[in-house]
Amino acid sequence: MKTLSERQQLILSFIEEFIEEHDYPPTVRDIQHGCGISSTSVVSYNLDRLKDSGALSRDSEVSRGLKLAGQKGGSSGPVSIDTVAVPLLGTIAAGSPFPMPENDTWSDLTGQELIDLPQAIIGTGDGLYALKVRGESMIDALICDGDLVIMEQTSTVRNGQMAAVRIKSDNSTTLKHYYAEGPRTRLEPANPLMEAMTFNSDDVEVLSRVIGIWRYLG
Amino acid sequence: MKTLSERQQLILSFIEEFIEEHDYPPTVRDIQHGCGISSTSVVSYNLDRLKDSGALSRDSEVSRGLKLAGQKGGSSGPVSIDTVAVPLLGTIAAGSPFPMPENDTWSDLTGQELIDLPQAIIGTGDGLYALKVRGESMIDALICDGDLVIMEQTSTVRNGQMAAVRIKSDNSTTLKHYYAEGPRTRLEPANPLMEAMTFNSDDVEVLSRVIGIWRYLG
DNA sequence: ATAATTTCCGAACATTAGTGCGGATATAAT
DNA sequence: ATTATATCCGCACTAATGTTCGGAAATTAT
Repeated sequence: MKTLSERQQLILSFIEEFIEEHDYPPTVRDIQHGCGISSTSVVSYNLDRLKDSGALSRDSEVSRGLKLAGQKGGSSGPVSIDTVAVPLLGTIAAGSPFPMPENDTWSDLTGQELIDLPQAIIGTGDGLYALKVRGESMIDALICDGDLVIMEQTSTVRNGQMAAVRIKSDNSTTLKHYYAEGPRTRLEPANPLMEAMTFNSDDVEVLSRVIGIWRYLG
Repeated sequence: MKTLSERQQLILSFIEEFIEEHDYPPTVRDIQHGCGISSTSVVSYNLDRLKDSGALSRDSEVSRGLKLAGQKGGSSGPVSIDTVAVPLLGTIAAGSPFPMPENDTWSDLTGQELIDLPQAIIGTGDGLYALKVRGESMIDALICDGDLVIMEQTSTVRNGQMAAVRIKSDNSTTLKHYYAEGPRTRLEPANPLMEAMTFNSDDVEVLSRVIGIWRYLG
């Protein structure tokens, strides 16, 4: 295989850095200016050379239609792991209002702390958020102070799943296993030693589903 | 701020899939056709909404200038993200012998199931391994059936840390907070509602330190 | 119901961005 | 030197692509 010219290597590394910075590939003109090339046609020419050499693939007539080789399905080297960033929206404590990703919180995500979780155990990460537990009010859910609760915002959970539910009549919120049983809804603590309680289904509002719990004892 | 409209969620997932497939973001018109929207302006409108909500960022006047929020950089080649693979060595259950990473186990990790954990919350990952909890025997440690316990193999823990300790006299193993107090050693359950117990320090052997606990309720 | 707000539509419009082409310049082989 | 090949240049051309705007339709608030 032919060795890449200096300019071609420069272009390659420029593309790499550009994607690193922007998360989308550069245009021909981005490359032109970034590499100090006088004409777009020269860039195009060298991109074709790079394509021939297999260093990248190029979708014709598509702006930014570049893809570095070995980006997908790569088989060699360290395994790349997809992670999902989940916003840490706040804390839950006994008595305090339950934080929800509604009320202008989502719009402020820029400044929010993000928790990285491995996609393999989390899934897509869509609609997920995290809450930090403060206090011992959730002992009966086997959750203690400092735990990180990963939640998915939804109002529908299947029986047996754990959810953040609000009891309207006494305006309290707890994490319980949820069982809809017609007109009555049974809420069961994670701790099997403790008693379940049932309420009128009208009195129970599902706020979020509990996806996972992370307790770090570093 | 309100929840994302159905169309906005559709657009979001379309972008996600498009990037997954092409490695570069879609154009407004890609989204238009992919989501069956009649006008580019509607796409533009909703993209702005999504931007407001923080779901994505958008570079104005830039083709394909989209970036999903919570998307880590990383583009070329096998990028090693800050995750640590931890071997799942087995299960713990009441009464069963406590699995330990033996010398030949570490070298023979090839066939082992690996658990990926984010480095940010795990640390270096050196000497770490995971155990799956079976049964309800660790309720008093606020650990339940199915939990994944991340452990570090060590025989020295600081006071207050949680550890897998073996009581030699009755050959049992539990997870407790560890407090060395001279000749006596106090073991305290994670559940503050339960009583601590003290033993002769000679009678207590530290097997591993508990780094974290992951409970997945997907 | 009525008004206010949000969302959608369609059709231009203005840049942005990829391509083509004639010719210049380099680099290497004969 | 002479030919052949690879690169480069500038410029024009066309396709791709984001934006704007008046108004309609749907939704929500009063």
